[in-house]
Formats: sequence, structure tokens, C-alpha cells
Amino acid sequence: MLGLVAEGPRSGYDLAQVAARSTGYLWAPSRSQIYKVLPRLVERGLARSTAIEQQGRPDKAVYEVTAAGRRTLRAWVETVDDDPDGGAPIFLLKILFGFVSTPDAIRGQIAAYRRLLERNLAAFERQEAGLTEDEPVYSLIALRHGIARARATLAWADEAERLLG
Amino acid sequence: MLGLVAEGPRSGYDLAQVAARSTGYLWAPSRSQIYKVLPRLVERGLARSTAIEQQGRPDKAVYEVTAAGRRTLRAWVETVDDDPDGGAPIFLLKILFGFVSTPDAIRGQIAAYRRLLERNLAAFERQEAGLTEDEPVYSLIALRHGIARARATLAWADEAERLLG
DNA sequence: CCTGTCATGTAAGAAGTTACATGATTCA
DNA sequence: TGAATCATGTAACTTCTTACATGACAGG
Repeated sequence: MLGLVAEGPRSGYDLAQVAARSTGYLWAPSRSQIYKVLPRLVERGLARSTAIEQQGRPDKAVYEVTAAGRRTLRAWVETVDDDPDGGAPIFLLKILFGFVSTPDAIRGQIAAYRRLLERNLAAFERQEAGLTEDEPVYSLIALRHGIARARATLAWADEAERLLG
Repeated sequence: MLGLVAEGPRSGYDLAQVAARSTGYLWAPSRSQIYKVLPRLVERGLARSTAIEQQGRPDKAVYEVTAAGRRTLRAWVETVDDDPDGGAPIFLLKILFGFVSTPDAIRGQIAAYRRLLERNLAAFERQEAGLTEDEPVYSLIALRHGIARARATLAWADEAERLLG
């Protein structure tokens, strides 16, 4: 949410739509969740809100990131964790909010993501090799899913590094 | 959790380890969560538990699926939803628990998964085409990620159908 | 006239987490 | 002697969801 606020000044209502579009594939909070978290960002000094009067509607509360908020976001984007709690989507979110940091930091995230993918791929392949004939096809199908995705994502990592220049 | 119990009689402790191995990539509950859910399965008549006495250890509670539990699981596995709440992992879980149902039902899940992937892929490609030059590379990199994975997963769907025979 | 958009929020509850509590056995 | 494995569970907490509450205005 801090990242979405850092993209530009937004109301809670706006945020719900922006989130669905931009991070929606990775993470999308409900409107009620947004209205709970936003005041917390202000409490912690990471964002500030400005009331905007409107006619025939409730006042709009527009949130903006503060300098401290930007620093906090940047620190998060630059923190390297080879096996983050939220899994792969964390890497993608950090990439998406790369604009608060440097291309080098993002290269670091891609490298960490690559390491996770390589570990996962190796684990899947080991499991695949260990499958016996009495096991249902379903296990194999699920394993092949993981393998296909890991390989494709590794290929994407090459492309991503090229795009970063 | 019902699916994991249906694979064979297991204690809560066992379940934590089995989950980490088998569905771990998709979904893995904490031990405390398992101990909360298991009695609920019993309450609903989906599982039954047997106490097993042990020396020097707490009694073991082994859970087994009931006929009603198997029916409930099967109904879930066979329910087709083109855009399930838990996202893509739901399709994989249904495939993994395919042993309670028929290959045809699993083909149906793969087809539904394919439809989701095709919708996502089209949306990503539309977004990619709409990107302007002032947008940060990071948006493009994230989009390419989604595209690469969707395409790879579509190719996996072909393979999965072949494996089902 | 009805649906959708704009706009904020509360209440109740599900789902999940970490840390704590207990305690024997086994292995390096 | 200290860590890991086996084994169950509670307490406190975070995160997140759906449903409810309110109300104007725009467009078909």
C-alpha cells in the first residue's frame, strides 16, 4: 500500500482501483482493508492526508507519501531476502516499486528471485526423479507445472536483466 | 486439509510435514492452524479420529476421512469455477486430489485453468501494447513476467492433457 | 427507474501467524 | 550437553473478507 501511495497522491477509493489494475495480479486488498491501513500509514509518519471538499459527496481524503515513507519503501525494496515470506510475488512488487530505488537494487532482487527459482526447480526435479509407478499421474502433472513455470521464469529473468540495460 | 487427510490416515503432526512436501509449493498451514482445523473436520462429519497410545509421548490422534468427507472432497474437486477465489493454486490442488474423482473431471479443471490463463494473457498483452514511453521499465518487466508464465503454463496444459491419456 | 460511479467507513468473523507450554527420546 | 524429532495444544495477535450503513449524481 505504501508503494501504491508513493506512485502518486490518491484517495482510498482510487487506491482500490489502481491496486486492481497495477498490482492486482499479485496482491489486491479490499476497500475496507484500505480504509483501515491508510490511517495507520499516517500514524507512522509514512503518509499524510489532505481533506478535499466536494459537493454532493463525502469529503475526499487524499494520501501522499512523506519523505520518511519514501525512505521506508526504498529500504524495503532494497532488502534482499532469498526466501521472502510472501513468496515470489514479493520480488515482483519490489520490481514494480523499483522507481524509488536504483536499477542495481532491482538487479539484486532479480538475482535473489533467480536463486529461489533454481532451488525450487532442483527440488521439483529431484521429486520427479523419485516418483514411482504406483503414484498417481496427478503428482507428476503438478510437478511438471512447477518445473515449467520455474524454467519460464528463469528465462524471463534473463530478459528482465536485458531490459534493465 | 481434507484432501491431505483423504490421502491416508494421519496425525496433525504428520500432516504438517506431508503438507510441506506435497502441497507446500501451493499452500502450507502452520501446525497450530492444523490443530484448529482437524477437530472441525470431525465436527462436520468429514473425518474421524482415533487415539493411539504411545510410551513417553502424548497420545497420537490419527485422522481418517469418512465417506461423507470423501464425497465432499470429490464435489469440490469436480466443481468448475473459471476464476476461483484462491487463484491458480486452486486448480493445482484439485489436480493433486484428482485421485478421489475421474480423469474427465480433471480434464475439466485443466480446461478451466486454461481459460483463466488465456484471459490473463490477453489482459497482459493489452496492457503491454498500451504502455507509453514515459512509463518506467519496471512495469514492462512485471508484465513480461506475467506473459512468460501464462504462456509456459498454457504449454504445460497441453502436456498435462497428454499425460492424462 | 434502476444501475453504476463516487466516497467513506464500521462490525463481525474467518484464516492464519508466532510465541508459549509441556515433556520424553535419540543422536552427534 | 545440546539440538532435533515426536506430539498436542492455547493465547494473543494480524490480516483480510463480506455485509451493512449512508447518500448524491449521471446515464440509459
